[in-house]
Amino acid sequence: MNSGIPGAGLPALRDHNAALVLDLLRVATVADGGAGISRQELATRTGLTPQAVSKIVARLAGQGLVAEAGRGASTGGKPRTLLRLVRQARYAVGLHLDRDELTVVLVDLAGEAVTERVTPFDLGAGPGAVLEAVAERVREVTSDVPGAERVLLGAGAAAPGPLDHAAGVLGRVTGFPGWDGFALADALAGRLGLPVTLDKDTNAAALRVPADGPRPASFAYLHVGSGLGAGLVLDGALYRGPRTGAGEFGHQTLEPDGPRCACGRRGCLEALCLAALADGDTARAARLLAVGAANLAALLDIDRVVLGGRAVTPAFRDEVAAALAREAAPGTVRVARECAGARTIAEGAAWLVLAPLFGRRRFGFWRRFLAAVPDDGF
Amino acid sequence: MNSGIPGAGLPALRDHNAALVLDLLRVATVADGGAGISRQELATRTGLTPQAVSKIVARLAGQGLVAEAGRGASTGGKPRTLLRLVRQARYAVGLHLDRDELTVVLVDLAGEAVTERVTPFDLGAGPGAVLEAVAERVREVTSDVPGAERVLLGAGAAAPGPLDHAAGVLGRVTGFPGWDGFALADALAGRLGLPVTLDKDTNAAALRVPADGPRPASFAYLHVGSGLGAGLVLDGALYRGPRTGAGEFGHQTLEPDGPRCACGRRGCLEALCLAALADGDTARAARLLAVGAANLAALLDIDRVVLGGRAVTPAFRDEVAAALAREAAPGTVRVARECAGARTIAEGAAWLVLAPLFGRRRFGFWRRFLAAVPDDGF
DNA sequence: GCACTTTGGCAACAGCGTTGTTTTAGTGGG
DNA sequence: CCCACTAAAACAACGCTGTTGCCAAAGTGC
Repeated sequence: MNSGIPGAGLPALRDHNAALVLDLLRVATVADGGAGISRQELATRTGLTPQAVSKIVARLAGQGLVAEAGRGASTGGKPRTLLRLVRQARYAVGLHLDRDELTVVLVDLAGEAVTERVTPFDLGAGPGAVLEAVAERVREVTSDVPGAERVLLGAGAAAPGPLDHAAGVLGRVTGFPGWDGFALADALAGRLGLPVTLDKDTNAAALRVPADGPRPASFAYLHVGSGLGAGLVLDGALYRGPRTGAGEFGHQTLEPDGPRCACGRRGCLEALCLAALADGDTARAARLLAVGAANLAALLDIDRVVLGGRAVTPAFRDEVAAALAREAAPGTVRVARECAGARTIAEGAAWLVLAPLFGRRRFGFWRRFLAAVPDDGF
Repeated sequence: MNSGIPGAGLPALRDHNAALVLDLLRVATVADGGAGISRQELATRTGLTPQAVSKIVARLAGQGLVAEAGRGASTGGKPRTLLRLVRQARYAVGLHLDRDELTVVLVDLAGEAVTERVTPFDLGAGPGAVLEAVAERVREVTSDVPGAERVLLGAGAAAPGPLDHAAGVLGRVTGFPGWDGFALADALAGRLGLPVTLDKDTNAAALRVPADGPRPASFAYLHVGSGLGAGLVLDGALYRGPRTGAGEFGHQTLEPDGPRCACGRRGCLEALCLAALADGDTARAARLLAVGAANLAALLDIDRVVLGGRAVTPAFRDEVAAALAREAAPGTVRVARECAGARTIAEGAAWLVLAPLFGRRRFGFWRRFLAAVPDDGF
């Protein structure tokens, strides 16, 4: 079998450019003020000709995704017509299935939450009860959407890892062994009547973290909760790895002769760090986390780290930032000022559904600037 | 500034498909026997229609890159016409500037070495002498190529890191501080009259390592020489990171309270491992390397590791493999049976030049299957 | 009020892969 | 030997993409 990169035709070309335009429109709709963006600016930003942009915008407007939104100031000639995304044109559902809490959000086309439901929850109650609870919450959240069957794109579900994103199957959720091997994506899709994408909570969060400043092309989201995990964004897209298991940040050995971890290895960062937190020794926990983060940053040349999870208070975040400044080479990495909030994961889950629309895509086209690896496999 | 993913037109579409076809032809030309590949098979492998493939092949043949090479057996109808790359149609030069040795190879369009020159070398001799030596070797290696100015695509240069791949500028080469900040790519390009791409030796090796079996989409090349570095191949392309500094595998802290390393951090894998090697304690070195590799594999979900570098003998490779089997979760990672040879880096350097021809590219098109990260930066 | 600038639509166009059809080159039964 | 059949590959027409050239619309500024 070959690399599997498919050949492309005119439809792929059209979709590619439409996605670029849609993403620029989304940013212009969401960013401060949401003034919109003109065709001219879309043209310069994409490198397409103004005429091509006009055609693309006309197509998108025909689908109801884009609308005119006033005009800009003149710069000596005809003033620019501003365009915006029609936020109500599509919606996506985001689910965060935590161990004891279920968060369900409805997100509009621009990627912002419209409705939110947070309810207590027992992941140990078994598939039947869990599916029922989720379906009920989703029904509540989507009941106000007119023409839901037409505008609801699907649902994204975030769950504790490890899990198989491609197959939509859960793995060994610590403390809840009954879910191992359960095909949650298919089960939810059947129950909700929607396409469902499943991913790790850390990956969902990485899609939505409020890093301060423009979001870098590569960064790491570090989650400190009942475990220690990471969501890796590399070159502008989530990196999941061959078995969609990437991000096992907590199970790096920091003390080769340390205590045995539940994962089988020794001196795992997760075990050491969580033990320190349990002891109330946040300084030690922060330092351990900083060492792990510095290792990751050095390996991946990452210059930004975002923290999140229940254990991460602003104070702890500051401790980690200070420790990281000591552990890493000066000026190479910094911790984002904001940390991920409670809703981040659920909103990120919805982004699993929206992302293809605004899609930087998996293969092809512009990778010419990277060195591709010769693919000698058959 | 936006993500910078450019819009695509018909030429980009054409180049994308041509690159896919060229890559399949390259594999068929190089793989055992080099029998070639038919238009039909190209069509099924790319997903393009046979007619599209015929047109693409005709274009490529017009440029002299492809030629017919016999016919296959009939399967009941007209037998398939086999096609092969014309290996002499283009060439690339690969340079490995090591501390005490210069390797120069000439590589044909199929990516295989045609000529090789290994000469003693003193990286400390300064730019003038080094450029002169390189230019002379390149002249020797390319003198037999007819119409060199037409068929020589360029030169790739591999040097010890860290360095700035994008700018083509060297960094602090341990032991040779005089090169810090030297714009080697530009200097070489001027001297050779060829486009020059500069990259770390580890990255070059990763482009060309003889991993046993089909090359996986994601793997790590670990280099053990005068330092400890890694070349990361993620999702089928080299991962270099925002500042093209990724792969600092040796500077992960394995002992938070260990000895201070030259890099400023404590208990670095590189310092510990090289010290063990210097002591002749290969078992300890192998175990440390295995711990680092297991950390990397867990974080990136990588299932294959390739070893190379002067310190890596087959025996040491086996020691690391055994240690890794103990350190990592069972069945998750293995060490390739072969380790990278002496020519690997120089050939990989030439691949820096060839890769765009067969190019999976940086952005666009098929990334829709990955979750793109919302790009809110302006 | 007129010259000038900029936006953006209209129309013709070139180039891409696709579709429908025909030609070419084999196989195999009678 | 002939003829029906099959598969590969070229030929021709086509639809759709972004591009180019041109012009109308809508402002600014002297």
